[in-house]
Amino acid sequence: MNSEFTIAVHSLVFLAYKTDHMATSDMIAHNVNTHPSRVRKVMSCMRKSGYIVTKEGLGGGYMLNCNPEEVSLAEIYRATSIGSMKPSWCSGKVDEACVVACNMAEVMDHIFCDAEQQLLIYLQQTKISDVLERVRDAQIQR
Amino acid sequence: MNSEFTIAVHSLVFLAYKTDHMATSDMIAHNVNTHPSRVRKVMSCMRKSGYIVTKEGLGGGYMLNCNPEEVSLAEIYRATSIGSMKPSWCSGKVDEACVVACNMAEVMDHIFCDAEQQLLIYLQQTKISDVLERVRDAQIQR
DNA sequence: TTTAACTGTAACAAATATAATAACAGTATG
DNA sequence: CATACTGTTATTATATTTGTTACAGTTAAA
Repeated sequence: MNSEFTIAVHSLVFLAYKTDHMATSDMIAHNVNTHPSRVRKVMSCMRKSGYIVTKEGLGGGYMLNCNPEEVSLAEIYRATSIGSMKPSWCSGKVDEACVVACNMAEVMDHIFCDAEQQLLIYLQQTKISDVLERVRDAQIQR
Repeated sequence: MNSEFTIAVHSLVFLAYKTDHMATSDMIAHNVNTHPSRVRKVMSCMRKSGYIVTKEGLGGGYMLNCNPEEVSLAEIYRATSIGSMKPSWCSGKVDEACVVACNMAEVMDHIFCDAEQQLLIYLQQTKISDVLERVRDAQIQR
């Protein structure tokens, strides 16, 4: 799975965790442990989907624009990683005489698409707030 | 998802399709459209799981050793790709003071493991014989 | 008993994908 | 108008995936 999904989830959970629900790309990048530029790219995608709003210029940054209890990981997956389940490599060759060789890619493609739909159903169950809760639970277990 | 899974499924479907249920790595590689060496590596794994038997030497090759109606894609996934759902990259840092930063990796890890279990449940439904059937159906649609 | 056709495996090279970094235009604030 | 931000693209570095070669071991048949 695409790691932009991980960055998006982490960033939204971080914003949900902060009392003011705000942070700059530098702050998020430090928390996520990646480069601010990468955070900005992912957050740009989150903004386009409406989960956050951004404020440019001095004193700007990112602010949560959704209820963490209403946004599920499925929606974040759709925004960041849809289609990433299917491997880029595919087997067979369409112009082969063999039935298996020339139809396998299509059949596998269908299997991967269905699998991704199943994944979305599973991810639907977990909301941003649930992730934050689990993070807090994990802390207590230390 | 790992493409060894695709190669394994394609190879088993190809063996199931052949009337004698036998083929060499060269034949399979040509059908799958990859290198014989790669096929041998994946088939070696299939042999260890018991889905095929191999015969070395002249006139040797691979032979199906299971009922295609009983082996599901879940079993093949388990043999070839278990754990590949989780991205190798992970966010946060365990030694950070922030609760989110230091627990996020663990929480995401858990989410990916559960997601993989869900995937296995879905793959369980599809048997080698079903894939072959779909391949034949796809051919008819041409 | 030698040769040819096969698998098993490891090592290496090439191609591709991913992640980090740099650069800079645009924007808002004081 | 200087400063601190985002948005975006381009480039470089790193990791992963795939292809290829090589060769030892195995078996069957000439």
